[in-house]
Amino acid sequence: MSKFKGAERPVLDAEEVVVPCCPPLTAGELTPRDAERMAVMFKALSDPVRLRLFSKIASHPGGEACVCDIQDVGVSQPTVSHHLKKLREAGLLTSERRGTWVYYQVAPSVVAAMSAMLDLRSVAEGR
Amino acid sequence: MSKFKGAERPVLDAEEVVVPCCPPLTAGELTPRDAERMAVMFKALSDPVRLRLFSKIASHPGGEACVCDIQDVGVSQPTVSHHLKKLREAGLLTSERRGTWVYYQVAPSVVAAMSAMLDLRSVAEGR
DNA sequence: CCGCTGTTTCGATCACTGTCTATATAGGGA
DNA sequence: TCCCTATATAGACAGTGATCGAAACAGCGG
Repeated sequence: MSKFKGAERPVLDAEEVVVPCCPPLTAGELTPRDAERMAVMFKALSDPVRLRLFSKIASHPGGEACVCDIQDVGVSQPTVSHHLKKLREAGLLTSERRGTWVYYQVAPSVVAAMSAMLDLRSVAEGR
Repeated sequence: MSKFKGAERPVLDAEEVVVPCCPPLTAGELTPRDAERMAVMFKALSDPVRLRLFSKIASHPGGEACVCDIQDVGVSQPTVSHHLKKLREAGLLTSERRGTWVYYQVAPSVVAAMSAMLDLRSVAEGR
């Protein structure tokens, strides 16, 4: 399936490695291309385990966490690694090895969009 | 799809049929339950065809559209129907038959959250 | 150099999902 | 009534994806 590291994406070119992107959905009809890009991002977040991993990292002080800190989500450790890889490939996380441990961070460009997206209830409901 | 395939409801009770929900992700660690709920919503939006269908409906005047108006997305008619059903099951769309035609609307409760979510760039980037 | 711990990759399995064709259902005319 | 259009369902198939145990890889300390 994959012989390469973090950089291989079928439908998308290397540069546009899925980012917070997102042309407003209600504002107009999506182009097939934009739909592809958004779908990749949503797909990365469409798994409960990945959502929990993401939220654990995002809510950690400094927006980063060691794998060892977050791997208690009810699946085996290799599976955790697998999901983290998916989130990385989708451009939602970045990772960095420091000594023995690997730290995952919420990708910088995602922070703004994401934090707004998840707090948007205040916007949506006028609270 | 079938009517019963290891139970229609995954982990959700009938009432909480996936709604705009969404506890802020960066604010704290998601509970397994919340993660399940969010995942269902994201999963519904994780397919390019569904995103295009949704955006076509959402951007139509009145937030509703006849199937006949939106079925040009490059797949067969039954496949369109299949995707619309999925969006309906996820609570993102509602449907209504009027005479020969079936009209799909963006689910009311979703409108606010969704429009904010997709316009949130203005929020996130301070524009 | 060796072993220990933390993390990723490999290979297999099994469930799920997107797509199709064929068929069924619903409503509106002639 | 019979037929035509619009939409939904059924069944089949291929591709994808979540998961696991085992094995490989990477630093660290003895």
